[in-house]
Amino acid sequence: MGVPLYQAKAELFKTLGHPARIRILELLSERDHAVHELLEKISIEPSNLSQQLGVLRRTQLVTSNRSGGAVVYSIAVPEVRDLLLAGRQILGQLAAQQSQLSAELAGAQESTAD
Amino acid sequence: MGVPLYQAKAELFKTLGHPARIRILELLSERDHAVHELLEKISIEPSNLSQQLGVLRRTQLVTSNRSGGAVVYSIAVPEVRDLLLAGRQILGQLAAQQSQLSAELAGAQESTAD
DNA sequence: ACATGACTTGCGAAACTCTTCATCTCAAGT
DNA sequence: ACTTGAGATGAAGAGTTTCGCAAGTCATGT
Repeated sequence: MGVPLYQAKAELFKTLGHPARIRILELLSERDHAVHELLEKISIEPSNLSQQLGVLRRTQLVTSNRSGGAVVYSIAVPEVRDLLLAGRQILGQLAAQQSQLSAELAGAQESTAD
Repeated sequence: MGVPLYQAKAELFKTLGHPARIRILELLSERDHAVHELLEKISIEPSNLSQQLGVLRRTQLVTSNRSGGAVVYSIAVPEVRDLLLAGRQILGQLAAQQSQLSAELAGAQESTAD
């Protein structure tokens, strides 16, 4: 099949590795959005938004269709929601470990308090 | 709280956006590995491996402890497995859509064939 | 036909990432 | 004390990404 699996996977994650692209996917996983709607909710230049949409389109994570004057984007692969959720989970876990660590540092002599 | 959530999320995904780092996490999610064990299974230069481990360590996804001569790495956040799994899922979905597309192109006049 | 709003595309400068090389630390063996 | 194997770290060059600007397309209203 050519491309090693782990490389394809790395590329998928790299695609998600940009704040604007994350926001786009989160908004689209709620409902379809026209570009100008995304533009209202994400504060970047139109051309920048368009570039990021292009990246997501090329990796087939989203699709676009023109509806009159506007171009409407949708999530192409529903499983993206799971991925975003798993990301949120990890971030939460990481934050929890951080605060546990600082609590331990603060009350260093306490034995697994309360 | 400073850093916007979507930015933290982007950074998390960016961390996973590298083939060597993906392989490391997949190996570690099976079991702990010493650096020289990882080195046998992933073919990159030792110093490169060390750099990638450094990246994972800095984002707190893995932890290391020295065991005599060797340094052993472990997954710090078990939820990483879910994230990798979700990635695999999406890749599968994407591949399925690709092959469905080419099938449709091949038998263009067939109506949702066989 | 022309203007307008909604997007997209090409381009270049700045910022960032990857990989390798040389150097360094740490622990165990002699 | 010296050597050796196992890793980490810093720095430099190549390569890739990102962002804003200017210019371009496409459909709708006048």
